[in-house]
Amino acid sequence: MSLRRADKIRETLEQMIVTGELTNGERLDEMALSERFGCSRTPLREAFHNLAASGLLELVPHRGAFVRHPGLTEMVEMFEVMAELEAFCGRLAARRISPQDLAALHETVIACESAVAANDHDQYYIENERFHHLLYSASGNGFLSEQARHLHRRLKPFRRLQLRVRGRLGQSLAEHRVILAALENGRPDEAARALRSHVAVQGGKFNDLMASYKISHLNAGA
Amino acid sequence: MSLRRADKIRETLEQMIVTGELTNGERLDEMALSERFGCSRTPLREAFHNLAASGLLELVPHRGAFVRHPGLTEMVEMFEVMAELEAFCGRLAARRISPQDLAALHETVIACESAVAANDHDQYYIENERFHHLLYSASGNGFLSEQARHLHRRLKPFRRLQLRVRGRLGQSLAEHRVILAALENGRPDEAARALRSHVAVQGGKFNDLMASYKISHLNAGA
DNA sequence: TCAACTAGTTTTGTATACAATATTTGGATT
DNA sequence: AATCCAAATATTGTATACAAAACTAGTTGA
Repeated sequence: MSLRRADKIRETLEQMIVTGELTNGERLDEMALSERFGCSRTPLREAFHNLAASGLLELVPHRGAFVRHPGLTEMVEMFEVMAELEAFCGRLAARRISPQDLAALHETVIACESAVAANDHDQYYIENERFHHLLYSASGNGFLSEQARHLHRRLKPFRRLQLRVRGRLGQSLAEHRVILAALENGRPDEAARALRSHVAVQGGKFNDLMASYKISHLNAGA
Repeated sequence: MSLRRADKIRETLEQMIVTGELTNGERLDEMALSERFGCSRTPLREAFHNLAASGLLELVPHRGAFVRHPGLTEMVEMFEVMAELEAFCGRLAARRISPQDLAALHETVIACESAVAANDHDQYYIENERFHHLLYSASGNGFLSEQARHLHRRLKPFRRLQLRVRGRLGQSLAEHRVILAALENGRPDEAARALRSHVAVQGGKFNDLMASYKISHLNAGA
């Protein structure tokens, strides 16, 4: 289904959740929200189901819908899985990638270079996303690609905050270059290793993540 | 939400889809089904959304809900991802597993031995599932565990048919023993490798899978 | 004074009625 | 005769009305 109205509401609510406007554990009042959105409860309930499927809400029978912010633990867990999924994408892509996709990856790296030169975080963020999406497709496994996209999307707000850390852009770009080289040379293990460490939360990145987590939860109060 | 009624319908429809009672591409008529289930369209639509989230239905706006059987290609892709997820579970579990979980795994292997001795496929199926679920939990990564469970569940019908292949039970049991040994000895790489080949579709297993796929699609006509 | 039960209120789950969009069929025009 | 357009039909999406379940609060009993 997914009608126009319900979809719009879904996106809006998703934004409100990930930006922290809706705090963790908060119950979403169907009537209040329907009044706010100027619609009935029906599309809201649809949106609730979608969000629950994405893990952003918890639906308790006869109790209501509760905002479910990932705890710090769960976030680290998600990054752990993301790292492994991307590593697997890289392993497969190193063997299966097409010349077209390789060329497209090259382009994103060049675009990333421009973004770093201009210190344009937003632009880098966009090109970074293109890089990873291309990698997923290049795995040649449609199901894997879709799963990776899903998780990538779910980790979106945190990654965005992470990229704001000083110097992270340059480091990220350098890692992209290593990954691309591994793919060009058809080295599955190398690509997997590079991607795992590119995505994984370890060392200083853990502190950055914790900081961004706190920020996202400070916003929650506002 | 997920009320009693909608949940029941969801499960029923899921069964009808995976058993092939509902053929691929078939459109589900809300009114016809609501009459059949003796309810209104509302809980049906809820069930549709749940099933779509699981990938068993495709919801096209203003067109309806269509049954989405995984093609052979997609099935192989899903097994490919499943193998990697389980391998990762094993890698983590080899380092993190608790003595309690190890003991529980031991029990399932013993139960599997009984099932093989009695040539009881259903019993083996149950214990096999326990073994894998325990492994997921033992990874110590709750998110990973949940993802693995989801995919495992989705591959359920095909795995069940696979296990019916002659001699597969004994081989599976032997592989369980190898995996368990790797976990006991704290060998992450070994556990990962053993699990990958345990789950992966390769060699003769590919033919078995193709056969079970055909069977599941022959049923579809009936 | 505390606890347990019951009545009231609130809120979710379901049914039905209504509106909007897509498909289909019939006719008209080229 | 074929194609394109339009009206009719059917089906999805939304709103509202109704039923059931859970929480709350008040009262009664020990």
